[in-house]
Amino acid sequence: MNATTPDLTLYNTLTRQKDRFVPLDEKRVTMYVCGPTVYNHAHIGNARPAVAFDVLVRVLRRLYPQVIYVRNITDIEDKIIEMAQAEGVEISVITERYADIYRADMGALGVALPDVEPLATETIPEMIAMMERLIAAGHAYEAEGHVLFDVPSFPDYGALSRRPMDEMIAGARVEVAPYKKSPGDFVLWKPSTDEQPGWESPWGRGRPGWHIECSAMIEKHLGETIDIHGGGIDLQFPHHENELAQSLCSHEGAPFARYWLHNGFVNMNTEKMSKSLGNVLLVHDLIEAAPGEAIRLALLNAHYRQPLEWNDDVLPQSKAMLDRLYGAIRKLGDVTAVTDDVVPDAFLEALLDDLNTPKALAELFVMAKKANVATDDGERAQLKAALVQSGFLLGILQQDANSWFEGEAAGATDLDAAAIEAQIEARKAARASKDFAEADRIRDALADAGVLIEDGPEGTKWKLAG
RNA sequence: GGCCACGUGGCGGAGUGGUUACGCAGCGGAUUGCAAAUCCGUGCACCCCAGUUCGAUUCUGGGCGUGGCCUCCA
Repeated sequence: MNATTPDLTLYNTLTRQKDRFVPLDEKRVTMYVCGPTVYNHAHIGNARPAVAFDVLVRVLRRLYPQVIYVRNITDIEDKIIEMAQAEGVEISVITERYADIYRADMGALGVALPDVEPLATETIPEMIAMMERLIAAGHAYEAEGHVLFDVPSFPDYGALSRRPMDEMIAGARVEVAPYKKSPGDFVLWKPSTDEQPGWESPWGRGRPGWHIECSAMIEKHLGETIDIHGGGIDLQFPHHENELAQSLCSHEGAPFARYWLHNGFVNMNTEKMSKSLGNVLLVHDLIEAAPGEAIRLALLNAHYRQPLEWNDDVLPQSKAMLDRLYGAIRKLGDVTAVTDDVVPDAFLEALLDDLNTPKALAELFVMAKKANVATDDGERAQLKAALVQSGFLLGILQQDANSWFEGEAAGATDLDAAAIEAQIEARKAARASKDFAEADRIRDALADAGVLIEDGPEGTKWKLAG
């Protein structure tokens, strides 16, 4: 990062403002994001944090020599158990199935795997150790085979979500199990029946509650204090509040996450996405209908903290945006991109300003415009590099431009590339002999087959209709 | 009920106390054999009501609407 590069600022839920990001150790930046509970397919809303924080990691890697990104997989949970029992299989059958699907779906969106992808079931000893420390420190207690966090023992509880404890209790919707000392206490460990999966512990055979796993995995892989903790806004309370309490209290008050980031929701036609409304869009289905890159761009077209409106127009629009960007790159096909770092300042500044991806995209279109009018090959080589390098930070524009136009919609036509080229040659001959009726007939026939023709100074190009 | 976000043109979506966001779609023109792509130009906006201000979409208050959390859901 040179002297003219502005600082990265991130909106920190802890402080409710944009804070300048200063890592604890600039040689080793640590980041944790809450991953999926693997018992079903991921929907487009689940994909949002994966994509948003994937961009953040790309930006961080540009700024710092080492970034360790951990995203967990929750593979022990009651809904998983129910599904396994319904199918009569071990929970690992369920969790491995959906974890594989999750990785594949996110991969289709250009989301790179995290550096570490820990499983809750592989972190049980660390969870038990943490609970023992919490009990020893007076922040947790055992009751009827459960281990519960003693919320009143931690006066700062509620600081992240800004919820005073007494107020929450007044909400009166908190489950008040008889073994709880206080209504707000939450479960760290609970007993398992013989039919339920469980692990031996000092409190009998049981299984972990939800929140403890993240605390334990962070401690195990990243240490007591991490730089960035991310997740969906819905996790702010109670999940993250509880993580914070557990980690702080088991580490003698050492700071937990220094920057808390939360992404907004995806709305469907201005209403929420829910199974009962039947408007849940699964990533698994979307990638059959549209290029993963277009889905990714749709998610990046809005700022990650804002609500994102999804409707039937969103994907076609995103695809059209990519057509324009790739179209500009394709026009630069005759020059070789320079290898210097030429990411424009305006583009980078947008991303450094709390990941303003819509602004960054606008800058990308500025580059495309310049590329479309540029005549100097030196400038064009620069712009080609700028487009691709900037696109890399967003996780787009990394494929060959012709591949985008000719290959992305594979399946939209029965013709193969050779057949298309042959038709184009035939049309070229017809045009050369001024037989425009025949030329148009060929073009229309190709169009009917889903192939669109573009004549240019360097010959005829084609693309598959979206 | 409590707490918290958001409400921008046909659609998605930035941003700002007074100046073009950007993209998609539309319209006009250039270019093209005709198209497409590209370029040039262009129409369309800031939920409602008060207040602060010389001036508010941008600040304050109220209202309405949508959404989130408070029930181990991104």
